[in-house]
Amino acid sequence: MINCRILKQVLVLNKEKNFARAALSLHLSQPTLTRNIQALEEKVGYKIFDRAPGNLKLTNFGQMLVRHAEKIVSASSQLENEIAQFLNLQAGHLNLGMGPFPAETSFSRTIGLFNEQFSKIHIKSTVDNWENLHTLLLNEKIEFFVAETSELEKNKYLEITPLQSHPGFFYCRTDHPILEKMTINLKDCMQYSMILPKLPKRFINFLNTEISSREKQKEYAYIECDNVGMTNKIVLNSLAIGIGVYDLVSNHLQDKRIKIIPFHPGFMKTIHGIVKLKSHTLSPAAQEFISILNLVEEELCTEETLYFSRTSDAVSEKG
Amino acid sequence: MINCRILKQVLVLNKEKNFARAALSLHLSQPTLTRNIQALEEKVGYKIFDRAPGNLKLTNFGQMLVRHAEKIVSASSQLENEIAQFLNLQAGHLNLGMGPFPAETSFSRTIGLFNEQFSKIHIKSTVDNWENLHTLLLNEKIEFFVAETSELEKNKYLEITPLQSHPGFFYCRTDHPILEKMTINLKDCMQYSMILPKLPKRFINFLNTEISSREKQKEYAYIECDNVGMTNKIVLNSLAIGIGVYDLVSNHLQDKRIKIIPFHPGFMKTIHGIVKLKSHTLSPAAQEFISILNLVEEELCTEETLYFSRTSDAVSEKG
DNA sequence: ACGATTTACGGAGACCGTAAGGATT
DNA sequence: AATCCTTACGGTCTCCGTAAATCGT
Repeated sequence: MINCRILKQVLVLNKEKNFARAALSLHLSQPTLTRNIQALEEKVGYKIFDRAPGNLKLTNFGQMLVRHAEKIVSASSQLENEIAQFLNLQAGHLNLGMGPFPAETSFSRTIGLFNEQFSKIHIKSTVDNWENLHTLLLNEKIEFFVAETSELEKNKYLEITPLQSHPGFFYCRTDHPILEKMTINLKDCMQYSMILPKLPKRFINFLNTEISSREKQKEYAYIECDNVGMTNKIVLNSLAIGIGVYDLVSNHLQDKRIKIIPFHPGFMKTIHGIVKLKSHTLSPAAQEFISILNLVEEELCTEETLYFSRTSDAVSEKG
Repeated sequence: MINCRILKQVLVLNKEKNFARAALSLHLSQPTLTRNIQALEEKVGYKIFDRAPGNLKLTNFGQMLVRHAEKIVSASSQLENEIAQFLNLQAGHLNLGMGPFPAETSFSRTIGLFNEQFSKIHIKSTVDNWENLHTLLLNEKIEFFVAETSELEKNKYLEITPLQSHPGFFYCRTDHPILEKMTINLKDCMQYSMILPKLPKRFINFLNTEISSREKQKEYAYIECDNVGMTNKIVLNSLAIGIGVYDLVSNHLQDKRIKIIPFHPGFMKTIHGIVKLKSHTLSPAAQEFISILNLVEEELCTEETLYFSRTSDAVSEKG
């Protein structure tokens, strides 16, 4: 197998028609170039250049060799360009998935930042619940996803990097009658329609322990909705109660159009993580995305902590 | 510049999906393959394979790399094939030139032998006088030629390899009246029409010294003809006298349809050589052709010597 | 004598194979 | 235990640069 480097040297030498200039252009010493060409000539068993002072030219054989060398060297430098692009994230695709909460909190911010920095990367984002995302991941439709991980942690094919947990809460309109009560518990909340995304078992289990089987049979309103925007609108326009985290509703909180219901059971926090296949190396784009995501997450935590420390919306626990 | 050998290794490994098998197929030890792949991954700054026992697969990056590697490796092995062909003379062109005498003596035999051995080489032969051949050579229309070299030897751009000299002679029909004379000189010959190819100066000079200026002004018949076949036919059908060497007329000599005129001045011998540009390396085909040519020349000399030693057609000297 | 190319020498790095060391099943 | 991959070590070969020699004008 002929080394690509030496072919490049042949091409440059043929263009320059002079060992010294070619060597300079190739960042080689001139004797080195001579020896390399000689070695190649010896290796292939035939003269490539006819040397005459000031009149260097290709032999018949050399012409043939140069024709091929041009192809090879060009393909090779194309590869190197693409490697550089790949590593510099100047091209490529990034398919990723996210649960509904990450989608409207950290991901929307991260995608914005990532796109500013690497505008040539085509991002395809899929918002779905953790179960469907898991399927997409196994089928390699997405490189990784961020979602509730409480039910995935035992899976041996997955590699899960936990994210900072965010406190969750119920929220409602500012003028909601439930807020008039001194203390509020789950049953109080359940007097009203609740708008919930697909819930993890740990949540369902909680409901099951808190509510007697008789009460369970009583029909209580329950709107399943994975879409945060919709949830917010419903909450604003009805007595329904939503569930969320700070960043999902921060605008409405600051507008004072909604309020956090002061009922904070310990389980109400996100257990989110970055989920990828153990066997699969992330693309540089994905790695970069994740590092931006981590910065965004940190920022979110700071904002969140700041908000809760300045308001009476204390939460039971955090982290 | 990424080494082509390692790209090949990536391709084989990707096909085999197993380091041990790939290493075997590549005639490498298995740890060496591991290290080479690792080194490449480190060099390009990114993982190429995701390794899992029994489940080796390409990363995104690896897929991109393999796409390019296939192009490069394929171009490279194409080159190596063509080099092998070139050196084995399994393809290519051979443009060569020759004077009229070599054309019908050694060259016709050599071309036959060469073509038997290297039937895929396309031969283009040009028959012309040494002057026109010289021009063709300078313009690189031919790689080399064989012809009279007495007037080219001083040329510093040429490299001339002399060939064995052949004795030249005048010849005529067996029943030609000139043969009745006891001794024959130039003037006797010049009583008849002479059929001559383009003559070198050394020949002209001889004529000039032998013939007085008065005699020169007398018009003597002189047919310029570079074509040996034509010359023979004219000699057979007239009293014209031809000039030639043994192999040109050996058939007619053996048929006893012509005879050599017993007049052998010392200068009448070929001064032929292989002529090429000093600056130009001969193609392998040309080199092979020349080595066959040399064998043929040796054979011709043997036949020639044998003939002259068995007949009364003694010649004055031999080169 | 001068410009261009080649040879000679010593050292740095690439690459190989053997042997031993994990890891996963 | 078996299979597959990786690490460690020591030796060879390639390739480099500097310095000196050779070639052709």
